Amino acid sequence: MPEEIPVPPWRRPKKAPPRMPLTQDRIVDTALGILDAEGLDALSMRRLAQELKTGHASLYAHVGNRDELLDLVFDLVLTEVDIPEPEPGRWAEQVKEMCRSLRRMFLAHRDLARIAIDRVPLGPNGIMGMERTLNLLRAGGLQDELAAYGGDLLSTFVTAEALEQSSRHSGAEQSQEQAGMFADQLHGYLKSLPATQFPNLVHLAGPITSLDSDRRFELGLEIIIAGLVAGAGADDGADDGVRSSAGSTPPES
Amino acid sequence: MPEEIPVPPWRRPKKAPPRMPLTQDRIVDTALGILDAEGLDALSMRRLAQELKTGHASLYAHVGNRDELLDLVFDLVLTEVDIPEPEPGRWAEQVKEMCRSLRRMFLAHRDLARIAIDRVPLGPNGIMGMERTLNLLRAGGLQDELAAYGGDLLSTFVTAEALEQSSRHSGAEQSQEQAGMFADQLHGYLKSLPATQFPNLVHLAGPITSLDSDRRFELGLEIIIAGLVAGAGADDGADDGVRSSAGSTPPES
DNA sequence: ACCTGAACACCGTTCAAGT
DNA sequence: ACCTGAACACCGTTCAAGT
Repeated sequence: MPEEIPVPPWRRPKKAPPRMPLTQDRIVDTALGILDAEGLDALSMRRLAQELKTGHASLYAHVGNRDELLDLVFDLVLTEVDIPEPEPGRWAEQVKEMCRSLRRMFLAHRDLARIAIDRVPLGPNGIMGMERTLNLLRAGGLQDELAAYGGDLLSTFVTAEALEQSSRHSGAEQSQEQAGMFADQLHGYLKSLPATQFPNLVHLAGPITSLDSDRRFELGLEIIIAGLVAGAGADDGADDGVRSSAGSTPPES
Repeated sequence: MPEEIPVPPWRRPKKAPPRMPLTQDRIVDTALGILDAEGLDALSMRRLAQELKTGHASLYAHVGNRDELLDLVFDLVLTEVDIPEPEPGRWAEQVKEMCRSLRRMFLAHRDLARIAIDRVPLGPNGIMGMERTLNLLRAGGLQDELAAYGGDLLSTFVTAEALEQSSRHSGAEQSQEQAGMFADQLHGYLKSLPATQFPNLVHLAGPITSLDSDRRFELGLEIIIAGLVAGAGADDGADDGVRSSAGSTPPES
């Protein structure tokens, strides 16, 4: 290929304007960059405009408002989530893999769980993700209603767990030590409670404070998947989709 | 009873100052009132001070900052939640009753789910609630780790479900019609997708959009409780606390 | 000891005016 | 058509000064 002929400097301002044009993609990319580096509170329209070397009012030509911007950022990162094609005999494991991939995405982007928690992902990537999620869940034999709701429940769970993990070390900057510090303090506090009034908290102070984020996540995943499986075969009789559990009494009616 | 002798007006300013003194309780009560009536975004320190007929800077003598105020509001409403004493043979039903009571609390206070979602309830009423929750969960035979985490999982679920229900009709003011409108629109949109690319969304457009909040809540509750029950008996062998589900492959290691 | 006014350093959004 | 400056109507928090 022939090399590009250098443009004479005196006409450069016209051909290549010093600022590349503002586009929605550039705005959303930059927003994600600020989010990763400085968190949601730092992501103001003014800060974003400054990063893009433009006036903050200019952004409104491309994004509507801040909330819509966050919708776009959320949909963008959804490309990072892997949702497997169903393979026979690996259903539960594949559901876990999907949830772990979603979790990894959250942990890779500071404060993204805060953005996701009260948003329904209806952007192009969100819709694509829903389709693939439903495809996987139905491959496990879940009836329609359970498949439709199961995806919601799983993603809500993953988001909430990521939110709680990130908010744990949000007070200060340290990520792991701070979490441990807090757990130790809480453990001491729980142990110090009067055992007559709080026998369960005193007894369970250990388990309550020793569960780390990974363990909590895997435990919750097991519980929800077990619950879905328990409901999967219940096409017979019950109008419920989930079989009544051991330990429950018959319905009062 | 003798009637009160009227105080001469010229000395009233001294005995009964026109403003009752600012206390933390009065601040928190008033904050909850604003929340119920106008929502979280309206609850600013300035708006709150105005309601209390004082300067906004005065609040900081009693509450630290806005975040701490929200902690206090959250702990206050926790008094409204009923957590039953365990009764034999009614475990699953009692767990449901507890979750429904928590949900009712959320639905009674606008935007409270937004406050609760990233907060660990460590105020006096929160601690009390944890103790009673653990007491109930353990009565169902849940091992320590599962009891400790199960309470968290259930309350996260209830909070997230309340959050999603309240954010559904947050765009406008209507509460029920708006939700139905949105569901109808979404249903039409999903049905209109190309069936070759989105077979599952097209097929499940009905179940996805027809699940109302109550149904979603009861369904999720069933799933989680079934999952907890499935793990309850698994003391034997597995280091997991939850038995591996049907459909899963053996662990890779 | 408790409360206040004023100030500081920010926000999101709109809109007339420019190029 | 796209971008800008200036303005509007707000924020949470701090702090010296008052009573």
